[in-house]
Amino acid sequence: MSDEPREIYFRDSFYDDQQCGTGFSLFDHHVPLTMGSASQSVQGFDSPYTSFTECLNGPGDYNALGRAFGLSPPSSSDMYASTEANTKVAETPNSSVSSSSSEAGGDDDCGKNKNAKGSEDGGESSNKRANKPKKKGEKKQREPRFAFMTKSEVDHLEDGYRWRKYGQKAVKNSPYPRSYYRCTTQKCGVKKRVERSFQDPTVVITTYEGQHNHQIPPALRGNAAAMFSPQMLTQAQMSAAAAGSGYPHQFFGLHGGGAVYPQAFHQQFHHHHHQVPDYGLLQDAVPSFILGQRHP
DNA sequence: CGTATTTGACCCGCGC
DNA sequence: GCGCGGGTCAAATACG
Repeated sequence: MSDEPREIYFRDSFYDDQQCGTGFSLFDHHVPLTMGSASQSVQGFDSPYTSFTECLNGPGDYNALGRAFGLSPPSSSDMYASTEANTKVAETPNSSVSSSSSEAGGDDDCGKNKNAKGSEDGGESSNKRANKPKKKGEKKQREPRFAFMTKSEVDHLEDGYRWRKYGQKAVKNSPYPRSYYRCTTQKCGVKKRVERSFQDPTVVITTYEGQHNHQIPPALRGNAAAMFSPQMLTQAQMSAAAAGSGYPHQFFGLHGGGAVYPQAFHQQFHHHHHQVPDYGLLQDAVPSFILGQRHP
C-alpha cells in the first residue's frame, strides 16, 4: 500500500473574472517537476482558481497566504506556490466563504443554474432542462477553489468526507477524464474535481470548490488521511500534517514563485512513511480539503 | 431494496 | 450565430 510515495503539488488559485474558467495564462511557472511545460499547464488545468487565501481568511488576504506559503526560498522543493495575487475580482466577492458559506457551493459553476429539474414532469420529451430560471445580469460567482496535485495511483483520494460522483467528462487535450464529486452531506455544496495529469499519469489533480460547513463524518474520521485546516494552512503545519498523518504524500504548492516546501517536510515525510496516525492536531478544524491515502 | 456510480443529454459562457 | 469546451442533471445501471 504505501510503497510508493505520492507527491502532492499545491496550487493556489485566483478568481477568474471570466466565468467558466478559461483564463489560464496564469501559471506558467508552476509545477516544476513532472508537469513541466508551461503550455501544458495552461491547457491541462482547468482554470484559474480562486485564491486559497480567500478560502482561508476571506477576501483580500492574498498576502497572508503568500506569507504563509511562499516565503521560503526555493529549495529543491516539492512544494511550489503560485500566487497571482492580483486578480481579485471585482465583482465578486461573494461570500467568500468565510462568512457566509451557508451555501457554499450551492450554486453552480458557470452560472448554470440547476433548473434541471424540469424533466421531472416527464411531459416534455424534448426539453429536459429547457427552462432556465436564470436571473439576468446576475452572474453566478464561483466558490473559491483550491487545487493541488498528488502523485497517486488512485484518482479519488480519501479525504475524510463523503463524496458522490455526479459526472465525468473528457478533458480536452488529455486522455484522462475529469470526475466531478459533490459532498454528500446535505447543505454542504462543496464540490471537487479530480483529474489525472495527461503529462504525468501518476499525478492526480484535485480541485476543491467551496468549504464544508460541517464536520467530517465520524465514521470517516479515522480514515481521513491528512487534514488541513484552512486556518492552519501554513507550510509548517502542512508539513506537520502530512508527516503526522503518516501519509506518503508530498505537497507542491504553487505560489507566487517560490517554493515553500521545507526540507523538513521531506525528511519527516520519508520517515513516517508508514502509518503514524497522529493528526489529531489538525482534526479539529477540518477544512476544506484533505488528502488521502492510497488505498484502504 | 437503498444507495452510489455511470453515462448521454443538456445547458451555459465564450471565442470565432 | 454557431461551435466548442466545460459543468451538471438524471435515468439507468451496478453494487452492498
